[in-house]
Amino acid sequence: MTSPTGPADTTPADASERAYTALLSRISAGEISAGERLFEQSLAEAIGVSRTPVRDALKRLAAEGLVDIHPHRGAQVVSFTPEDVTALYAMRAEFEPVAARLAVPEMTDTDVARLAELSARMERIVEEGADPGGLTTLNNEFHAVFVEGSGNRHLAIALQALFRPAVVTRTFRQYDPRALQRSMQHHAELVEAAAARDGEWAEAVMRAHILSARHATSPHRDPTEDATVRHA
Amino acid sequence: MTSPTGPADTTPADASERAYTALLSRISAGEISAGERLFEQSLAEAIGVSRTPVRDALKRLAAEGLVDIHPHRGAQVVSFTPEDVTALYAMRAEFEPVAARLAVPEMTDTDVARLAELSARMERIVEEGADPGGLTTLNNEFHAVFVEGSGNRHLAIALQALFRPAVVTRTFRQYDPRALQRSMQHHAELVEAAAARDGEWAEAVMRAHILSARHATSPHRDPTEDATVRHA
DNA sequence: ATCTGCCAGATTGCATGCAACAACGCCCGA
DNA sequence: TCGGGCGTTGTTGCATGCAATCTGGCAGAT
Repeated sequence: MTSPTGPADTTPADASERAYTALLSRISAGEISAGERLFEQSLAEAIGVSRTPVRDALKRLAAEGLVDIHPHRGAQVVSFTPEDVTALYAMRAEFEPVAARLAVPEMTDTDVARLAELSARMERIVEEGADPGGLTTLNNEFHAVFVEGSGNRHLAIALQALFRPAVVTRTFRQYDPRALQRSMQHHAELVEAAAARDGEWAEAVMRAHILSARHATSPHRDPTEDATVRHA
Repeated sequence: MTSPTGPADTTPADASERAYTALLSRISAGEISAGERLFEQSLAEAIGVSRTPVRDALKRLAAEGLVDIHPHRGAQVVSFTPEDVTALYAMRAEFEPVAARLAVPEMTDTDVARLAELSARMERIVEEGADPGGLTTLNNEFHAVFVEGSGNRHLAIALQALFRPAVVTRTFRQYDPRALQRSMQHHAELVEAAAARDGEWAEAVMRAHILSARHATSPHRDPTEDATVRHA
């Protein structure tokens, strides 16, 4: 979709799309902290467009559950309580494996190739110890392939809405190396399952993937100070 | 002179909200046939607002999967192929029961009461042989309670996106009396399961509900079947 | 001193004007 | 007659101006 990500900011995309991607990347990169208020005017100036496309982008993000909009009071990034995160993982653990099972048999070879590519790129980043923030984007694309590969537009829309909020949690920042490694192995196994068009296999791996991620994120929030919460 | 809709149009809602509800009701009522193109200007005049809130509403509907928007080419109501409908039911059969299981234990008494009320109202409409079109709205609200009753905002957003498109199919029009009756019985049983806070029970009933609906709608596809509800 | 009411600043929501793009039909040439 | 290129028309997308609303602070009364 997004053409060669050139270094120059020559964005052939429309202003609305630009505003959306800009906001999405800033939110997922953590530049905008949760709960922070988003002002249309300043965002418009920062992105280089008018207020209208910014408004569109904010509404779109609100529809996806990434920002909250209160009438006449503006928008702010959603703030996740720990309970929210728990519930989110519970939902993903239920739904995303099913989505994978439904999608995998319908995937094209192109989809599988894209999965393999994304998986490889993520693995390279991990090996190089580069910024985990970039992982989040790739990971989202990876999961998006499962969703869009189903060839069902409505499944895609619904599940995007379900998985996008995970962006905000900036999962990988909190991963320890072992958990990160395991996550990458899951990705690789998912590629194989997809290549084999084995829905049940993909479902099982995906479930393990989500539950493992839940375990990796929830328990330790601050390793230096935390003596109370330990692996039970 | 701007509101020919009626004397009771106490519209405290903002223009954007009004545009959204107006479009949604027109689509669900079938006034706008699938595939029909939606012009911002004419819609704005018909609703009595400017183009801006209409644009907002269209984008919102697009995010929910009810309309398609092609850049610079406008919006049109999504057209469902029979395969789309099949896929949609397959997805609902997978996801909505799980959603019910997750939601029911978290429901408040108010939620249960609302379910009971909606169920009763639907049953009354069926008994009176009134317009099944009104059923669609109530049915959507009924299912929405399960989704919103989970107390999880993200679950709600995601599943709304999944279930809203069903609006377009205008399901009940095609139900024969026996299927309609059974659907109502399912609703009643769902109310009981919710009242008992029995998630597994609700899940099972919901699955039967969806699969039964799939069977009731898919078999006879009659393109020439028109509105003209036979109530007299 | 605390609380209530009001005023001012700021921000959102809506309306409208203008430019860009796409679809359609026409004219011209082969 | 048929195909290709081009102008025209209509619609969307974006920018900006204005009014309605909300927030915060200050003055005055109790």
